Amino acid sequence: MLNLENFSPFCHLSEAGRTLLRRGLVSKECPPAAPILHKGQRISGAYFVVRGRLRVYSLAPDGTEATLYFIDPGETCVFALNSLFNDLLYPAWVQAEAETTVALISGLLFRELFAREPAIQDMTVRALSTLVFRLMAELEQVHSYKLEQRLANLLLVRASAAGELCMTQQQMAQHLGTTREVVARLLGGLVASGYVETRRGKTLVRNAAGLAGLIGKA
Amino acid sequence: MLNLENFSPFCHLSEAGRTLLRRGLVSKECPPAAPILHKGQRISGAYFVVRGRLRVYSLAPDGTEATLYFIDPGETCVFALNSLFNDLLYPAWVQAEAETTVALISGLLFRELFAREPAIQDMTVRALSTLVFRLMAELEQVHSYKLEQRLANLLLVRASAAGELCMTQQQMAQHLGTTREVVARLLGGLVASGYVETRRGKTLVRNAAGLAGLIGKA
DNA sequence: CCTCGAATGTAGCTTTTGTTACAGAAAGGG
DNA sequence: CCCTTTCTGTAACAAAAGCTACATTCGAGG
Repeated sequence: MLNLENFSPFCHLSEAGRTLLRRGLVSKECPPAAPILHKGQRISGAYFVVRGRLRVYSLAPDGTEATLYFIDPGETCVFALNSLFNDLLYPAWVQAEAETTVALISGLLFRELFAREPAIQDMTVRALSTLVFRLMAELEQVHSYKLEQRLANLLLVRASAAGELCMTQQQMAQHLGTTREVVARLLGGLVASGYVETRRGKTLVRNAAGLAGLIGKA
Repeated sequence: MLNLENFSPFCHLSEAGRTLLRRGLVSKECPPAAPILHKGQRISGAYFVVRGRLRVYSLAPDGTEATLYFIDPGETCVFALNSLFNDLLYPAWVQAEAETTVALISGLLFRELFAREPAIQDMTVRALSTLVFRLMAELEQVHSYKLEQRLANLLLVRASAAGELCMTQQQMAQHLGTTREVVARLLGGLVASGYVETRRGKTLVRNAAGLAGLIGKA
């Protein structure tokens, strides 16, 4: 049995809330690449990631994917929350990126917790808010910037402190909603400018300032 | 003094909540095209539209706009709610589309109402949820469909029951995040197919099924 | 009724992005 | 060590969307 009470919103629960939670919690182990939710699915509860990482993405009719966001440990799948409160169908796909542990709280239980626990209310609103901002930013990026700029942004934002981004070009392409060849072409340009170097399965940022400069100009 | 209590979430308030609300409510009249909020602005409270309509849009560095969504009477500006709870800066622009009355509830008051009034909690979560869905759908559209399909969708979704869409091509272009010329070209194609007719300031849908067909195919 | 401004129609050209089709290079398992 | 799989690099071509530059048309206000 996993201990959800270590996670921030749950350590401020009342005794009653804790009891409720312990009774209604289900844990689920997901191997890498396992499908978790699919579009149009009816949502049965709230999902919290305990370990690992989930990827939420949209899927075009032609099979092109685009990552919307990731859910890291301690976070919750907001779409599920969403569907829960609005009683709507799930609007995207979710897949485990790595070996992932998910805690499942039934919809009924979650609504009850929401009604009586300020910590849960707060967490819910905060999670929704954060997602709205992320989606907003993404949407703005998509129609304001060219792919090269979005790629530069991806490299800057997701690279480690050491300037390493461990993703294949295929993954980057999915993230940006484009194809591998285009990413290769653009990366080629960045390599030529001396801003990055490419390795198998990773890309090294050599000149972050240069990348940042690309984003700045219209 | 406007009467906010006629609007759905507010008619279920407790007596204490009502009193609080009456004390802290400020009303504001906005002429058409008046700027309401700008990007990066610090948010001072929650905005409810009582009359008229607000337009929320993003603005690219080069001046291209794209409408994110509208706020109709009875609805609230979720970005503002958002910024309120996360203490972030406002992420987009807002403008009055028509003569509009806005009710402003200070952040402090709103948080207090949120803490004690279930109706307000419910409304907040629901509003955020709805927005998440809209943004999701928009984002998916943007990278799954071509402009012609998105235009067809716009015509289908926003036309009146009689098949009239009263927008200039310029406005459609802004809505889709593109330019007038492109809209004119695409509309030209639709006219040639006999699906629509164009008039000054409006477009008439003549064959909704045809438009719908365009959206269906990849 | 006339004029002016706003809205629309059109054409050609450029840039960006997507597609197709391969070839070479790196990792990993047997 | 070899073979297979996955990842990467490239080039040419096609399609979509954006940009520039005008001509035209509609309608409201004088």
